[in-house]
Amino acid sequence: METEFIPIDYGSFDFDGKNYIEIFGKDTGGRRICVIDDFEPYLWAILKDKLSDKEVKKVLDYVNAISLHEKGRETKVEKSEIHNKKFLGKDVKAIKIYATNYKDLHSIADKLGIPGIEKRRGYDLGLITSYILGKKLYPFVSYKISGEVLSGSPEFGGIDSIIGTDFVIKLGKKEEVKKDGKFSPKVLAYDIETDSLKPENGEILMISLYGKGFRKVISWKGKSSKESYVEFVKDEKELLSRFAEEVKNFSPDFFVGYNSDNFDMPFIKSRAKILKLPLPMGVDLSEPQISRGVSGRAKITGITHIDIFRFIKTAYSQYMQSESLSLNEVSKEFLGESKKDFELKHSSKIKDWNRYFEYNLHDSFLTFSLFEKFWPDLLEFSKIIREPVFEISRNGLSKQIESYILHNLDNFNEIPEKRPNDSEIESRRRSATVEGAFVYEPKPGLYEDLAMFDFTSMHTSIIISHNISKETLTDSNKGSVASPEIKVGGKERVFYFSKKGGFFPEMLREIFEKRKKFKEEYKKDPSPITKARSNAFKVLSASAHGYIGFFGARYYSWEASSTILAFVRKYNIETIKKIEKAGYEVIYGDTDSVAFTMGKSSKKDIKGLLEKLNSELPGVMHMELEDFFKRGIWVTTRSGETGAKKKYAMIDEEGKIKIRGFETVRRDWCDIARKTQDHILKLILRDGNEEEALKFFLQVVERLKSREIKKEEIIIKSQIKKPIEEYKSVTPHVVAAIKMKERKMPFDLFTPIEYYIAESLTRSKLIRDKVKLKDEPGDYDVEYYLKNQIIPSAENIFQVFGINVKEVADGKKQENLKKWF
DNA sequence: GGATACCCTTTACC
DNA sequence: ACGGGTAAAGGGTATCC
Repeated sequence: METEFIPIDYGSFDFDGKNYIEIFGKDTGGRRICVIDDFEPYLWAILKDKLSDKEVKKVLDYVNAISLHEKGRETKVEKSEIHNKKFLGKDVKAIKIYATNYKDLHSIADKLGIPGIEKRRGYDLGLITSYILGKKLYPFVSYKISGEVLSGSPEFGGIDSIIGTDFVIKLGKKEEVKKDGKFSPKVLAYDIETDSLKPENGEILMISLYGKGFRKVISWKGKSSKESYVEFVKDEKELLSRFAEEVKNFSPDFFVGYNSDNFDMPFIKSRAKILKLPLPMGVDLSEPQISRGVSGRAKITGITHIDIFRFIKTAYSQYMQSESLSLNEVSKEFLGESKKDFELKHSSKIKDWNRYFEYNLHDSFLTFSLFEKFWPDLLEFSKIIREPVFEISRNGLSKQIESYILHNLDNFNEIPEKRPNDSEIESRRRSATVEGAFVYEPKPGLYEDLAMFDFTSMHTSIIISHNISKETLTDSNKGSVASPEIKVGGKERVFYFSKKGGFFPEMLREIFEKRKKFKEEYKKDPSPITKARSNAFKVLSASAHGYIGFFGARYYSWEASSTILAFVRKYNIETIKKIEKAGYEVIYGDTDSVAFTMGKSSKKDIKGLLEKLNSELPGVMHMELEDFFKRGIWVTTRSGETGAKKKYAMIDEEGKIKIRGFETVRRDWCDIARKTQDHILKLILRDGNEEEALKFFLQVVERLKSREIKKEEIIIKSQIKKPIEEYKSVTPHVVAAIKMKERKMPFDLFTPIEYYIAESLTRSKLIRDKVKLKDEPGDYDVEYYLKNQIIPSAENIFQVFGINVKEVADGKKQENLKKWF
């Protein structure tokens, strides 16, 4: 049989002691196909320098004779080849050693500790990554494939009769089809509603499913309701088996949940186990697998299970406006749509089941829509990084860039570096921390007519321009770039990086160039796909420095990371000096930016200055004009002695306000303090009118004193970030969390803790003794909100104008007030 | 018993 | 383990006299 085939998901199985890969995908007719391919696992033995031919022969003879009998498997070295390769940029001779079974690569590597062999590499890549690397059968690339259709065949123990795809094909030949194959995935989203957050304490009440032309809620509750999309079953057990059947019948390419790796799928699995119900959801009738780890991963063979929450979290949360990553907030931001209004209660207290069903279905609809929204991004990431979407949707940024590197090493003839082992990770973590960026101490005040410059992709452009990486680090000061001086154990040191070679900076340059190219392409032809492509390269490019300094990275380097940061400090400080030398007053700078007052200069002058500064930068380094600003305000710290860093507000010429670090943007301050400060900043920046701002502030103080502030505006929100018992200090938010637990409220790590400080009869001075939960009745403590919320939010701003709001709010110094009214 | 330095904790910036 | 150093700030706690 011959057909066109697009790989989507990858799995593996063992037969007769050998590994086989099953690739699930589709042909042009939309038929689901499972392609089975064999796999030749291998590793590298890098030979010691300058071995004689005789010595090499001796090593080869030793290697070829290796055979193992382990875990009921027999494995041996199937064949070996000598190659001229590179390792960390140096020329090496290496033996490519093929083994019978991937799982034995480690054991074979253990046997290679002999004198002629310098290093062992390539045995820790992951089975699927290793397969894709070796056979170059990439996800979402179109292939013309031919092979034998297995139908009732005894091959692989009759596997085709178990696998429920339209065809099972044993791969013969494959050939890439050069075209941008259109592929629209079949998607099914799901969501469960339960009586508890823990499967041992509560049942699943309903499960909703949403796909194109398909919507369904399966439930065993509220049977009197009549909704056409609701299917009633007799109990939870039947609910689960109907759910598994419906998913199988729909046969989605992607089965999508929101936080489903850590909630829905483990919950479903646990309940099925408690009810002793098998859940053969995989195309091979296997059960969903949940891998252990800090964050579990739920996998179903042949159906790619995606937890879209995880992808949004890693790839997008840094660019998001919303204050939490809840389905509601994320949907509002990306879809412009909210969850249905419904107050979640224990099932015994539910009256309107119809609304609950509707709510549940809508959550699946939102999850479905979020997948559609991010599908171009998942697709582009997968095509660029060359890893399956299952991985792409869950991996952190460091893992993504590492995967990109691994799949591109062949272009440099490089042997992959190994993953650090536990002791290596431990020692990296113990090693001195890398000194970070420089922050300029601002001079507090209100300033007019400012300009701000910033470096584009500063860390990345430094790596490329100075050729900094693990493999370019050298002892020689000839033909190399010296780092600025770096403090190591109290002494100043300089590191050298060779000017030539270095696959990492070179690879990064390609990413950097492609980022530019695809950004242009997007501007010319804006579409979700061009946007996603441009964004994928942006994310990869921006993650490079974080990767080098990440202790789990294969290409980690303390020296490289320190050098990059030292250059970051150097260039920022130099820029500040140059701008001052040109006659401008620098107000602020953080890492890669500098803000300064324009004085009497024109915009043209400023752009001229920028051009001059750029002409003096090396390589691909570049600065751009962030914007011109009409006004900007910087304040002192609370102690009042120095200018506060990372805290400022500016207004541009269109009246758009940029607020950084102020309480306004901090989620752990109550709304009334945040809104009051926000408005004060607006009045001051827009019109430069601090009198109006003060009037407004006093109005809020009055409203507060006469208890006119609404309850929701005084709620303080905070998160619990570790198990309650581990807290050494008992803060208000910890007390609130304990209260929630006592009341058996749904509560987990990262659930927002919402409380307020109430008037109380206790004589305690501790704030935690006045904590009440959001729904507890009570009056707010006027003094607390005045002294600890409203006044602090305004104090340092008015101080810039010589106004002491503490005294004003207390009603003291009336005579001074007359000056303002 | 009160002042204060210090520690713990959360969140933001880049 | 999945980015991490720099920074602000509140609130509790230890320590001093």
